[in-house]
Amino acid sequence: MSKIIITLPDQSKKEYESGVTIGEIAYDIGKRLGKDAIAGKINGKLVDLKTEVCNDSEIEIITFSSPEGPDVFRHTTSHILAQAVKRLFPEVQLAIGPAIDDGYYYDFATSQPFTPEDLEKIELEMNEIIRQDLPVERHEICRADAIRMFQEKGEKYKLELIEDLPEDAQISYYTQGEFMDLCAGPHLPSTGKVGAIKLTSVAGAYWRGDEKRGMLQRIYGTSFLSDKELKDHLERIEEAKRRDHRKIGKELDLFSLHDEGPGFPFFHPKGMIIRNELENYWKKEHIKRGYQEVKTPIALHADLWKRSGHWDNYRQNMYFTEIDEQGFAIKPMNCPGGMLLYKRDIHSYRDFPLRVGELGLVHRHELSGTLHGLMRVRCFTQDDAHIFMLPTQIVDEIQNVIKLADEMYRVFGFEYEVELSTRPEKAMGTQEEWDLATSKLQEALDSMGMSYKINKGDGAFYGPKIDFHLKDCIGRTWQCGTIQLDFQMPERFDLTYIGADGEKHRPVMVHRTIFGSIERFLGILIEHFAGAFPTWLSPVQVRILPIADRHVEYAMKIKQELFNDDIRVDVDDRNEKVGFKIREAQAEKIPYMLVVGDKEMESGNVSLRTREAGDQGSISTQQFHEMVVADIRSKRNPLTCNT
RNA sequence: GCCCACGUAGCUCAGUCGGCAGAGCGUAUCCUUGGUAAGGAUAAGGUCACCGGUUCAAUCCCGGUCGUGGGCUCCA
Repeated sequence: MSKIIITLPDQSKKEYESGVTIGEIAYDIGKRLGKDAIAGKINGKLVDLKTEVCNDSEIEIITFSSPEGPDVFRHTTSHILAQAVKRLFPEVQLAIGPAIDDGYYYDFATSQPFTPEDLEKIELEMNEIIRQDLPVERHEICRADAIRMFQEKGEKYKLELIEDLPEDAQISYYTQGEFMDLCAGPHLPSTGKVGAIKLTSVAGAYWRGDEKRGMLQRIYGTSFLSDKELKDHLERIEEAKRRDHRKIGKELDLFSLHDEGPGFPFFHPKGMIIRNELENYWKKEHIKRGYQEVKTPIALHADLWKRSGHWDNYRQNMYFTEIDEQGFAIKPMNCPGGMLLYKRDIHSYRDFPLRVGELGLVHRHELSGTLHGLMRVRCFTQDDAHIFMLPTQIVDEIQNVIKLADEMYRVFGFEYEVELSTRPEKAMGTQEEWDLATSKLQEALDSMGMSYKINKGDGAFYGPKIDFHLKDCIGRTWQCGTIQLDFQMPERFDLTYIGADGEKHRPVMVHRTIFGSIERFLGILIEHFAGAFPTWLSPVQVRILPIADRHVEYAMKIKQELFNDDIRVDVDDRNEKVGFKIREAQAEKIPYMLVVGDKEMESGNVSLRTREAGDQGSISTQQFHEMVVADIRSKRNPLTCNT
């Protein structure tokens, strides 16, 4: 009989009989580490604690605190959820129930939807199962037996899953008490190991994500080792709610949505100030980098969209209208208009790369259920640009765009993730073209040493793309910037340039955005700063608070001085006390407040109060003036990202 | 688009197991001229999302439409 030798964390070696399970070894290791072993990895693959170890196995032990740990105990919690549902509603069929970020869900096929009261009952039953501390056991059977077993139980979704597995597959299932579930594992050793649980919501979800298949009832929940961790988690969710751009947008009077225009946001004067600042900044940065700016029309003839491929590939997202008995479409993208502009002139290779920017208003008929504040709307302004170039310029030019995006995101203090999306199922062009385009994007990223994730099949219908996902203060990510290589549009529109040889050639084209859409970017900014914008973006930068009526004239004089320097300043001359005015200015997140009364009028100073630091004492008007101008010019970020 | 929940004053929300609709904030007017996060008084404000049904009577019960929220799918 062969022996298995394992090196323990303290470098001591221990010998085991063959047939030892990873659980037995984990127990020894766990004892030494003072931690609970909940699962193990053999050769990098998560396995159950009952899996046998061979001599050449590379073993890793998963504890509650290791990165995979939460997945394991949340997966077990999802089984506890399913068990509780089965106890209360025996007729319900089980679909799937994985661990997800921060929690888990389980999909059920039911005749009646779950009510909030049902959730409460299920939660109580789950706590009962945890209290019973049922051992979780792994079993393996062959595929045929598994099919027989789940047929008997009448679990048709489970059957479908098994039938998709290869003929010779060993099928694992798990039991805890009276409950059993098809599952690859791994799981906690017993249900009592789960700490605090909470069911968060119930929602509909399609079986296997396919809208043509049935709609299932999905219960979402989360679980943590301790009540404290659960409490912290729920507090983070509360913080996200406090930062919700829809709430802050209303409170700060930035924008609104109306029943009369679902998904078509209205921008209020204060929201427009931020928009305009963003757009002006965008224009400045682009002019610096050799971009020209154009504006193309919103409605264009249907023939153009047939030619561009949007008719065939994007029609279900487009709005149409009729002008003089001719079909027109409202543009969902800016490119076809840009193509027409390009074709007006004969272009020389000497003019390349030709960078043409457009803050273009596009309309897309998004499904009603997907609309979300400013993040997902039906009309939005893309900070678009089309770059025409020689094939040899692709890598350089894409790097230029990546650098521009990096610089602009940095100004706002954003961290971001990069993704590369490849050919989708519905796509124009040949595989070779796609491979070439994709490899160019990859080359640009690789040579800059960027780390990125590959999203297979997620590209646009005309080309592969690099996406920038911005991370907000509390770690959520949103897709904003995109760089899309397009070999199709130039072909379809027969774009040409005159090369050094005097002959016509086909240019390469890139579509790109940095903000993505002004609307979404503003939404993210609101949440990122929780409404406390850096001074350069603040709708009101300075508010002057006269103490009594006799100080208003002095306040107006200071206001005029600042106003002459394009500082956004107002005077709160309402008949209220200073305390009240400060309270309101603070709620409006105005960066600077100036209190003026008898003392200030006499000395010619102002009393400064800042949004972040409160009372700052007396300062000369001149000094304050210079301070604000410098602050605005620096685009400095406030220190609000500390959650 | 699909599943679930929701829709009451400008805002945040009570409320009516079917019988004249409520608070706080905000707004207006008046008093107060006050020194760093809410001074006081008075008043105006609602077809209870919309359309239909049941009923002596509907904001409430039922059906539909629209919208919003959380998900699915999709996406900047």
